[in-house]
Amino acid sequence: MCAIISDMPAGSIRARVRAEMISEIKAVARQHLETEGANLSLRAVARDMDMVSSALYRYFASRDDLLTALIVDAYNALGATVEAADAAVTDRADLRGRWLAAARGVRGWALANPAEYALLFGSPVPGYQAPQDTVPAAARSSLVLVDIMADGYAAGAIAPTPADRQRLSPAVRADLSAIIAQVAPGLPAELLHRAMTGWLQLFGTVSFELNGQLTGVIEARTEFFDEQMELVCDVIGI
Amino acid sequence: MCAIISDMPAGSIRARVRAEMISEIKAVARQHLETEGANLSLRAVARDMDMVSSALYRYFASRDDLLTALIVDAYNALGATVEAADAAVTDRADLRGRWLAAARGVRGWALANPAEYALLFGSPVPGYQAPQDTVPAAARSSLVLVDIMADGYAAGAIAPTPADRQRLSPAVRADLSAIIAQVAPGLPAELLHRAMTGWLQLFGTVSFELNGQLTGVIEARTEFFDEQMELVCDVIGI
DNA sequence: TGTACATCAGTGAACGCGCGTTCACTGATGTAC
DNA sequence: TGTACATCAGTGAACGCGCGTTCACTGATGTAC
Repeated sequence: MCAIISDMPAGSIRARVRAEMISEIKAVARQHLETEGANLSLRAVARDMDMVSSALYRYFASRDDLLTALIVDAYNALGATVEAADAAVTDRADLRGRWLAAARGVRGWALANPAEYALLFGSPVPGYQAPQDTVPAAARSSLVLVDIMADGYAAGAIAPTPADRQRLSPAVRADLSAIIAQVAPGLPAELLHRAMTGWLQLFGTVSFELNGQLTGVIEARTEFFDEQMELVCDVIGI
Repeated sequence: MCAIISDMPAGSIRARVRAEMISEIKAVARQHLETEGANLSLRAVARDMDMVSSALYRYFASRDDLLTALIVDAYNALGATVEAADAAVTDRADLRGRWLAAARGVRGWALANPAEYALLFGSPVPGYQAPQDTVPAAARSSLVLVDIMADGYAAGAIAPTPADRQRLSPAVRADLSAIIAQVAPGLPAELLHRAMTGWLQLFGTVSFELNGQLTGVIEARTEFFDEQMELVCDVIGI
C-alpha cells in the first residue's frame, strides 16, 4: 500500500484535495531526499509543509509507506522516460539507435534525479524492506531493453551464435527461460543474456558516475558514456 | 587523518595498547555497518565496547574520521584481495585467467563484506565528504586490471584496432592520457578504455547482485557472474 | 632505587538537538433526512 | 431548504527513544631526576 486509502466517494472535492495533498507530501519528500539522502524524516517534511508531523499520518501509515510510494513513483518516472526515449526513434528497425536512446534516457533521468536514482539503485536503506508492490514498476525500464532485442530477433536482425550457446550454463539458462516466459515469449535465452550484459554495463556506468567513482578519472562524462554504450552495442550485436 | 595521532614513543606498551584499541573500535564499527548500514553510531559502538561514548574521542576526532578510517581500510582490504588473486595466477601471460581471477576476487570480497562494499561503492553517505586520503587506497583494485592490460600490451598480445581509434573522442582520450601518465606510461589510451569497460561491467554486476537488483531474476549468481566476465573478456580482447 | 611530576585513558553529566508514533481533541466540511 | 449528524483534517502534547560532542574530573601508567 502506498497511501492510506479512504472510502471517500471518488471525484469528490475532498478526494481531489486529498490527492493533491498526497502529491505535495511526496514532492516535498523528494526535495528532502535530494539534500539528505535516504534518511527521510517525516518531521522535516511536515515542517516544510507548515503542518504538524502527526498530520502526515492521515496520508501515509508510516515512514516506510511514504518511502515505498516514492520508490514506486521513481521507478515509474524512470520507466516512462526510457519508454518515451525509445518510442521517439522513428526507424524501429534501428536497434542500435533505439538502444542508445534508451541508455541516454536512463542517464539523463539519473542526472536530473540523483537522489531518486540512489533510492532505486543505491545501497539498501537500513531497516527498509521493499514490498512486492514495487516489482512491476521496477521492471519497466528493463523491459524496454528486452523489447529492443525481441524486435531485432523477430526481424531476423540478430540471432544466437554458437559461441553464445556454448557459454550459457544450464542453471543460468533456466533462470533466463523463466523470465522469457513472462516477458518475451520465444526470445532465445542467449539474446536475453546479451541484453543483460548491456543492462549491467548501462547501470554500472551511470551508478559509477553518480556515486563519484569517476571523479578525477573521467571528466568528459557524456562522451565517455556514449562511447561505452557504442562499445556495448558492438558486443551485443546490434 | 584516520586516527588521532599522539606523540607517544613508538613501540611503547602504551602505543601498542592504543593501536589495539583503534583496531577493536574499527572492528566493532564494521559489525555495526553490517547490521545498520552507513548510519554509523558512535554511541552504539561505545556501548558494545563497554565504554562511555566520549572515550572514543581519545582515538578518533569525530564520527567522520572513524568513517574515513573504515573506508581506507576497506579499500585496502579489497585491493589486497584482488592483488593476491591476480598474483596467484602462475602463468602471467594468461591475461584472461588473470582477469577472471581478479574479478572473482572482487566479487568474493564484496559478498564476504557487503556492508563495506556498500560503503565504498554505494550511494554517498549524507553529509560525509571523503577526504583526499582515500584516493590512493581506492585505486588499488583498479590498478590490478590496468596492469593486466599493460602486461598484455607489453607482450604484444593485445593492441588497439582501427575501430578502437575511431571510437575514442578527443576529450575522453585526453582524460585517459592523464591517467596513463600517472599509472601505466606507454599504454595506448584505447586499451585503457577497454579496461574501463571491463571495470564498469565488473563493478556493475557485483553492485546489482549486492543491492538486490538480481532478486527474482537470476538465481545462479556465480555462473551468471562468470559468464558475464567471460563475455567481457571477449569484448576487451583478452 | 625512590620519588615527584607529566601524560594519558576513561568517566559521568550535560547541552541541544533530532526522530517516529500515539492519542484525545477541536473545527470544518460534507451528507441524509 | 434547513437542520442534525457523521466524517474527515489537522492540532498539540506527550512518550520514549536516539544522537554527536564538550568539559571538568579521577586514577592509573609511564618518565625524569
